[in-house]
Amino acid sequence: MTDIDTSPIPERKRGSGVKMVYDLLRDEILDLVLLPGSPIDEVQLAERFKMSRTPIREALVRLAGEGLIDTLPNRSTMVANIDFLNMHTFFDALVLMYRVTTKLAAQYHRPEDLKVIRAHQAEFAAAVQAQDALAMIATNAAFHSAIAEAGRNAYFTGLFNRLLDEGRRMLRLYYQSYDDRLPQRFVEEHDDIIAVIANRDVEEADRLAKLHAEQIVHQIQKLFAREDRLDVAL
Amino acid sequence: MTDIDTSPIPERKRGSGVKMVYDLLRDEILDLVLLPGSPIDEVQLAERFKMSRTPIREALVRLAGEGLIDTLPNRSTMVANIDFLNMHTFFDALVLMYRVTTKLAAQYHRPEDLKVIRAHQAEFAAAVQAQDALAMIATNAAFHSAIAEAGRNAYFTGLFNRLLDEGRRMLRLYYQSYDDRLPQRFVEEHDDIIAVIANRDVEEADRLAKLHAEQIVHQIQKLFAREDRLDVAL
DNA sequence: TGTATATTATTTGTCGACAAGAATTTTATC
DNA sequence: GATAAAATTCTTGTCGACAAATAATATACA
Repeated sequence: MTDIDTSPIPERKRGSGVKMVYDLLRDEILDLVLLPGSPIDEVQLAERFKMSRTPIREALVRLAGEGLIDTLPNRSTMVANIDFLNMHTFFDALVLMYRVTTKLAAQYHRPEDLKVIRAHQAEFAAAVQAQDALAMIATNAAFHSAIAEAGRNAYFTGLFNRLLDEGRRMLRLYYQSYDDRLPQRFVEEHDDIIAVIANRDVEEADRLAKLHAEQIVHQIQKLFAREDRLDVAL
Repeated sequence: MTDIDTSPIPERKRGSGVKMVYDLLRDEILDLVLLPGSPIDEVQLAERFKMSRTPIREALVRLAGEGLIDTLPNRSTMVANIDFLNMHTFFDALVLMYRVTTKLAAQYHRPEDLKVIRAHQAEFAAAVQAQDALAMIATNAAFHSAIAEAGRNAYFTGLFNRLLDEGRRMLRLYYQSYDDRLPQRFVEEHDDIIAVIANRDVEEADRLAKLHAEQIVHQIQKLFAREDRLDVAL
């Protein structure tokens, strides 16, 4: 017998479904393709990915575990809102994690870590050069995440990556309307940080990381202050 | 027609199933009723709780998200092992979280927080008095968790609670064979910490928390050292 | 016309069944 | 008797269907 239709659908492998949905939804949430507060429909997703609701639900449970979506029992589930009221707790945590991960990187990094870090820094510099705000956000996060990895503390990298994700979401929210650009200064600060890590200067790593983090926090706060004024005007 | 069997099973409410399984498995893992590395059978759990595998699986996905169980795709799932090799990363994170949460508690606590904290301290003191090692572990964790709550930073409390859970698991592992007792000294240190929090003395809170944390870490390390010697003897 | 109740529709949580992978056992071959 | 291949058992991942909970709509009544 002759097979006419050899299954035009990609024919996913068993178990790959959840990961695919998880990764894609995660990206769409962090890239603000799915805006905070927007509803998530299981059935719709099931149709879109051509699979049953079961793997979709598993992906959603995972995302809920990371705080990226909120689930009201027996009711709707939606993209997690950004908590502007407790923003300062976010900043506190971010600054501390910048400091501790950079310190640990200075202590525990291996030669190959520096290569990865420098590569991310090159991408960040390129993004700044090109004045591509969205790329800046992404590459900056990747740069600091790589530093944290070099510190080799899974507890810290876990929290830090979560904070970087949340920060990415917040920044995108504002860079969508304002095509402001992060200053060249950040590129230089990154270079300095790489240098002290390479020198294994833990004290100086802490100091620079603190300065850099506060610099970034300040930048974000300025952004929000401007937006606040706009909100009042509306 | 006469109904003979009027459903003797509690008749759970819709949606309560997953939470029940999640909570119970979580407790059993943290209390070492389920030992690290022991396999988890979905079908068995489904029979035990008299429900289908679907809600069981959801609970397992959540536990996996918190790192309490490990899942090999298409293969078995088991209680997460304790990572003795990277123990120092655990201690680093624990000490830092002790410090930062205590500091924030000194800054941001409200009067009612102190009541809760003092209540937990009373329970801890009672456990020490009764030389109930297991109770000490639990009440000590609750005490510090309450302090962290008073600091009102969800990012920190999230990581800290996770660390406390992991610590509870490690300690139980050893207090099962050794009925050693944490010294009375910890009770006094707790009292001192409560005092500086009440005084809103942030600097001193940091200092005491650091000392206390290092004290506890030292205690745990002593325990492990003793056990290590035993392992060699086997 | 506005409010309360009943009806319908939508969506979520749970179930039993089935199929794909992996582990285990059995059979075949040297 | 040891190794390789085949068959079987077992466990997991996925599916379609159904029922409970909620939301939306229609109806009744003042």
